[in-house]
Amino acid sequence: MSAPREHVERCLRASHLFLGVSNDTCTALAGRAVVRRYERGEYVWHEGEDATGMAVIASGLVKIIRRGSGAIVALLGPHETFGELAIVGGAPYSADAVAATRDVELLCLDAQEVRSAIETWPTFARAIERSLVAHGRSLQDKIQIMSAGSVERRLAAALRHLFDRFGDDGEDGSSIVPVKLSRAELASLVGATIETTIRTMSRWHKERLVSTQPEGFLLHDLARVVELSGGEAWRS
Amino acid sequence: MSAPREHVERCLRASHLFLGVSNDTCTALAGRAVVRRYERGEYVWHEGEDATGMAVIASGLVKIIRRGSGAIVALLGPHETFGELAIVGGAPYSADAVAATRDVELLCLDAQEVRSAIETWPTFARAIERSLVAHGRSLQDKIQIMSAGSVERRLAAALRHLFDRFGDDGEDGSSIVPVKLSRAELASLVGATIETTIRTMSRWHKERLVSTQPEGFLLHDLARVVELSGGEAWRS
DNA sequence: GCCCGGATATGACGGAAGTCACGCTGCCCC
DNA sequence: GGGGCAGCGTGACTTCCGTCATATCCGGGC
Repeated sequence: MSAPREHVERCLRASHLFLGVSNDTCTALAGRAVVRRYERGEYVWHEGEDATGMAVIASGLVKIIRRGSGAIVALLGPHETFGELAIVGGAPYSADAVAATRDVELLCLDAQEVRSAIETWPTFARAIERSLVAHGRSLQDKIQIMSAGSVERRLAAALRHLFDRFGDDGEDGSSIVPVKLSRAELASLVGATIETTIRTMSRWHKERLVSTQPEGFLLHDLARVVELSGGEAWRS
Repeated sequence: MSAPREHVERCLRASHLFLGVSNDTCTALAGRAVVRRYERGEYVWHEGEDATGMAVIASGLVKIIRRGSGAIVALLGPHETFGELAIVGGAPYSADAVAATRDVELLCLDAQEVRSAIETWPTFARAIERSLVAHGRSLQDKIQIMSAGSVERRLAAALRHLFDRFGDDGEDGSSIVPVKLSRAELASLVGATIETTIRTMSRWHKERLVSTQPEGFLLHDLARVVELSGGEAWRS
């Protein structure tokens, strides 16, 4: 009984949302959090449903997908949150949320409890505000990718962006992006067809620029990817 | 002396931000607000500058532009706000803000005062949260437009979106979009070149679908525009 | 072993759209 | 009035990229 509780509280405290939130507030919310697990492809919720809760990602990746266009609006990882926009806005979920990896573990907070926590604890309100800002930034990143120009530039921008968020430095100067995405997912991330995405990726593979690995991508020349994405004008 | 003060307070109370904010909070912030006027094309601020304030639009339109790509991220009108993302996030402005019409009147609130107002008055904090949510929605709309497919679909989606936000019904079943945008602005709104934008618009003009007027656009057949934009899947 | 479905790849083809080039119209300003 | 100038519009050409079709590989199930 108590071990999972402690696990929940540890994950909550580690999340971006709860940075700066007072300890007892953390404990109180952790006491009401529900742990849910998903396998790759399972839906956390659907666009249009009433917003019954929000989630903190304990492990795994979650993709936010706009129904209709099928566009991946955002890709979120551990310590990040989603669903607060619908809760604070008092509207139905504005997009689907789908598990993007195996073993996705979410800490789910009830909408009403979040709302009353916002009213009750100012530090939590500040935290929700910060996470709303983070979502705004993430959406701007997506727009940045979509506005990069040709498919090649958009794809390079997407890889660059994935590296910025989740990347790690490899040993021989290469850059590791530990995010396993299918070609189809890459395609809907950049707003292109699967075929063009495949063609570009396989050309880059021949040019020894990127390689696809079981657990993600390997960028052999990050500088070149940055250059292809349209230069330095990323976030300044 | 007192007439402009009353004007400021009236505009603030009418804004989306201050819905539900208590009267004395309104009055207090109105007392510190600075009125600024801009002509079409003037910059309110530039991307990368330190966030010294946010603004409530009293009249006119403001466009938010991402430097580098030149993409119009959002187009905002009276009663809407901008800049709170940078203030709450404690980061520099993430995009340029430019007056998009003549006679733009802004009520500018100082960053530090906004931050302390958030700490002091819970109703104001709720209001800022709502406006952050509104910005998220607006960014999702932009993504929706960019993901609509061909330039024709994106352009139709953009006009449909402009009508949803600013539109008015004309007398003979036509739809008025009282937003004067140049072809270049339309182009950067949908992420296409000026030439293809012009070509599409002038084809639609020949087909009597839309016409460009001194004060905006006239959609003679909104249903057709909706259809061209990719059907009903707009916000559900 | 077999078949099957899904993901990845590649080719062919045509239409969409970017690029470059050139007029045209207003409009402001000298 | 004339000369720049910005915004519109059009044409010709080329490239990009979406569409359709097919082939391969691989893992799972029987």
